[in-house]
Amino acid sequence: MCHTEPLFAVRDADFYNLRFASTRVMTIPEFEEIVEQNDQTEARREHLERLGELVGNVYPNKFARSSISGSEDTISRLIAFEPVVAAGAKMAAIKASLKEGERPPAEAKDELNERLRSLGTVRIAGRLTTPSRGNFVHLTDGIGKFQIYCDKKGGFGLVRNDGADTLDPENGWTAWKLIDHGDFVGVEGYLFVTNTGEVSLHVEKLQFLAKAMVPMPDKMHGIADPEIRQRQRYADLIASSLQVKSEPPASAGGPDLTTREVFEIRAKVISSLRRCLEDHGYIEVETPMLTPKATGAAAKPFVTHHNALDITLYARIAPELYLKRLVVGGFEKVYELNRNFRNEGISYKHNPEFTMLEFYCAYMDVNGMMDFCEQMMQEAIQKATGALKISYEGNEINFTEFRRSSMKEAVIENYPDRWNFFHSDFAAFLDDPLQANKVNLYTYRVYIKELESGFDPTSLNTAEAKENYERFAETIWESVDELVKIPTQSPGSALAEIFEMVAESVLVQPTFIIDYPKSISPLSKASPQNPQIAERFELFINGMEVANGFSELNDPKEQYDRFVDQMSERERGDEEAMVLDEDYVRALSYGMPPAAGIGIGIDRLVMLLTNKHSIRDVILFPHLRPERKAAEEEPSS
RNA sequence: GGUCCGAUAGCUCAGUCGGUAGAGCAAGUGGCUUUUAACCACUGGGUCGCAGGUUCGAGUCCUGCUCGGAUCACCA
Repeated sequence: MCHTEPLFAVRDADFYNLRFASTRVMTIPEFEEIVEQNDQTEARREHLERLGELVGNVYPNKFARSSISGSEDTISRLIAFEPVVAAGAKMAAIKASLKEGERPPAEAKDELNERLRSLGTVRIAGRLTTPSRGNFVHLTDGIGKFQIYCDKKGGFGLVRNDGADTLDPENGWTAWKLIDHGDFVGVEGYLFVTNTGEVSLHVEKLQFLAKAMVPMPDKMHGIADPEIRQRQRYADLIASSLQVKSEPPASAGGPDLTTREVFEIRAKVISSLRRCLEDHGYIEVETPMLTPKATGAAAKPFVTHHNALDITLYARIAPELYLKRLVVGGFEKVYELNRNFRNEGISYKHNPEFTMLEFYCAYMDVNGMMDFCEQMMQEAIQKATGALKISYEGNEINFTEFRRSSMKEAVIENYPDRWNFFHSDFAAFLDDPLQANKVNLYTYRVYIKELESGFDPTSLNTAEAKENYERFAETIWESVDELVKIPTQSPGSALAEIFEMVAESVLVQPTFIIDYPKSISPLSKASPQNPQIAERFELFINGMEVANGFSELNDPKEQYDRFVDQMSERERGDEEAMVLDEDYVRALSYGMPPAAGIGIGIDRLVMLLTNKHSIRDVILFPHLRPERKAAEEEPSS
């Protein structure tokens, strides 16, 4: 058989059926290019060959674990199994009564061993956490470690992987020496306790289960390179299960969580939030990820194309408007816990896809929602970490009570004195920071920029100097960074901007910021007391926005007007102004009960609870630039 | 995108003034076998991120690039 064209010369365009794809020919890399070859992998390959001669199939299909612990004996279950714990504790007590270097008395050990042996034959499986050179090694299931003992003198059998599990009584030790750090084995034997008090498994039968072809990470340091930790999360997880935990210095305030522990806490937080919502009668729903309109939040979307329908679709930036359609439809309490996508910057607190919990409750207002949010988060934090006070980057964060403060109060409270020389009537300035008299927000932005680069405001100690400065600010306005010049359309967004400049970063303890300007809250209901204020809050912890909620606007005509305002902002150049969703307006016209809703950023919450500085440390596979070898060229467009 | 920092053995890291490339772990061989980061002896292992430049000579100095981290701006 002869191919006139190379077998693997698939064109990307055909492969993906994308008319705009490049026509670059795909090249298939060699196995050796993907899995680096060196002296270490060569040794492992040789071991694997020799093992193959001893056991037959080196990648057998299964290993049946025993169930002495009541169900399948995973290593974690076995460690926590009561008789194992009791034997360990007994031995520890005996050891404590001994002098340094003294061995425990044989009778006491024998009695414990007899009891352990009476538990019966144990079969466990796992990955070797150390090289097999010694006769004591630990197996890990990714969480816990259990010690096994291979007795060279006494010998042990080798199970051949021939489908019938034939026992080779001779070659246990020979095979043992061919097993490498990181390989998977299954062992059968009985439990005993060592002189040092560790309950271990005495191996009677050894079965080879799978090979690690590449060397394991450093057992003391794990993987230090954050790039490898994130790109090859599997290696990072292995490293954290193999790593020898050393005692942290007392000053460090406890050990760092392993990668595995971080994601276990994440899972606990999520399951606790789900349980709490379900206990309160909420129902989980799934709304579209691919949407014809990117709306429900202010953000730039990812754009894609559906070939069959020949339409543009957007990865959703928020499920909000779909969830409220469901409230219209009669779901009084709904939630969705899933991914949102935003085509914006990547930073320590931003990933292009992030997990958001959104939920809506009919007949509730913003105050009820804050109460419920506080209670639910306290429950989740208590379950995940065992306490309501946590230590984050050196700050103690206390979740026992969440503060509430209006945006304006937060600005006044945190306003640095040295920023304040402009304003004889500061409160009036905050009511309308765009006012033309005295100083406007643009002058103000220049001033803040100046302060950041070391400008001393005390030099402006006379009225004349201030006026000169204001003129100066106007002249240098022309030369400042484009970003500084982004026009602000309303007093409300100006206040929000000042809030972000002066207050956001200092809100370390959990604080609900309330009384948001209506103009920047196009989906919120206005306050009955003040039509300029929305019944909206955001929750800040450690200077990070963690949640955003409000009394939902349910008047279809007003919602339409707010969308129209947003669209005119968009026309003026604000790319993030919200897009009009006609069907949503139609949905509201069927009648939506009064309701409150909230979105909670799960990744950020998990960052706080795991003391991680970067969102990438709490996302299993965060987005990174694709790997590219130096020799590879840019695909032609 | 701006600024600063980093890339050396499979892993974690040293490398002084520009002068033969180092350690621990891991690996190989032999020994030991109730150890706890096991131990003892010996051995192998390097395109110093990539490409240029300066120099008699570059891991080290200079320029550009790639990748990553921190930080600032947009953003949750």
